[in-house]
Amino acid sequence: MSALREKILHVASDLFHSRGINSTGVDTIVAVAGTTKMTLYKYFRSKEDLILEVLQKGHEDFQVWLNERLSLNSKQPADKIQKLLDFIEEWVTSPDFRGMAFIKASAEFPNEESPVHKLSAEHAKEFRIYIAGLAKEAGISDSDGLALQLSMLIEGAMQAEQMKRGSGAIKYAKKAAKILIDSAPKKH
Amino acid sequence: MSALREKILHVASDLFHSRGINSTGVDTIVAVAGTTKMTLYKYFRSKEDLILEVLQKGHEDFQVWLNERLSLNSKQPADKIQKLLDFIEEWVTSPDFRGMAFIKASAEFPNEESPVHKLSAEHAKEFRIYIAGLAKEAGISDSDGLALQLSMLIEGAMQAEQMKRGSGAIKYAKKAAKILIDSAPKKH
DNA sequence: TAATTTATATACTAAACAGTATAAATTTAG
DNA sequence: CTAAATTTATACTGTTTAGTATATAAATTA
Repeated sequence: MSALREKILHVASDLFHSRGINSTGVDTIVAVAGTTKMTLYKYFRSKEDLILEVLQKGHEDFQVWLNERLSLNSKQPADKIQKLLDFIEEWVTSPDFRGMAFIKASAEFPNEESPVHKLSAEHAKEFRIYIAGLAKEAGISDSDGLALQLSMLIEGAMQAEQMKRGSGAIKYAKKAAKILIDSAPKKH
Repeated sequence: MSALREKILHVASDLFHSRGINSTGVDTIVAVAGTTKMTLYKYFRSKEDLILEVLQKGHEDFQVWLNERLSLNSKQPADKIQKLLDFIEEWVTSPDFRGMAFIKASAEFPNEESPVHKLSAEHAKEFRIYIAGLAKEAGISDSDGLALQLSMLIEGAMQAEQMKRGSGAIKYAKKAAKILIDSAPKKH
């Protein structure tokens, strides 16, 4: 639980988002974090290890944030899927949004054998599984199918918003999501 | 119209897709293309210029291919928007599909002032405008809105397919697109 | 054949890259 | 206060990076 370790993770996350992962050297990271390479390599075996931890932490933080937000604001479990896009919008339009980490990482590490690519694919899958859980709670028959559709829409919206801030893409994503949810067959 | 120039563009496009743009050095490009750096720098002022040309050519080729495909297979203009996803599927499931170039490029060049990022954003915009044209021909009232929704869905599907080949995501994207198109209000 | 363009081979610069060695300084614990 | 652990400063290795200089070889054109 070193404060310096947290600082390095935070600074690395910032720089990876603003400059790209491969364009950010460890020298830059330690300079901005106000430490040295020796310390960085005491906490992380390699730059790749640092990348993996940054991705993992970002993913967990996002999932926890989203889950808390949904749990606190939904009276009934079936409401969650309807409110999902509201919180995605909140996240995407917040000033410190800079894109979906696993999308960017998989673009920079296209090789499917790369550990970074593998972890990114895992996070994308976990995100879909999470949405499928919400769809199932709402009684949707093909919950996996709807989850896949919503995740494509959400990732596309994030892509649009990352490419041009304030594009308003998320507004239309919300409308589309509502149509898809409402027209999805339910059980019974 | 040098054959060597074309070769360099083609090889660079391949390597950018399979290894990433920033991870591909000009030394690798010339080695694979079977030429030398002197020749590369005779045709392209810098690596950035080469990247921009690769992106531009890929974008034009895709747009031309899609437009031809749609024009040849649609009896009426209103059919095009319905068949759009069929040809996107054909493209995405073809063996040499390796992701949407402008999505990957914008991830590697996140700085909005970067020429590569700017060109990527332009291509994304042109793609949306093209779809909006199809929607307008089909008599959709909010053609821009539907185009934005479909482009988000398509880019999300490509993202899913790029991350894991054969994911079948495009099948569900097609279903979602049909629902969105059919439920979009038309003029008159 | 002679002149001109085009491509090659090779070697180079200067910077950035990931990662390491060594030793001094600082902080923490007993 | 002393001993141990942590952090820092600095300098280094060896590789890769984009881009250039020079001179030779090959192909094209006149």
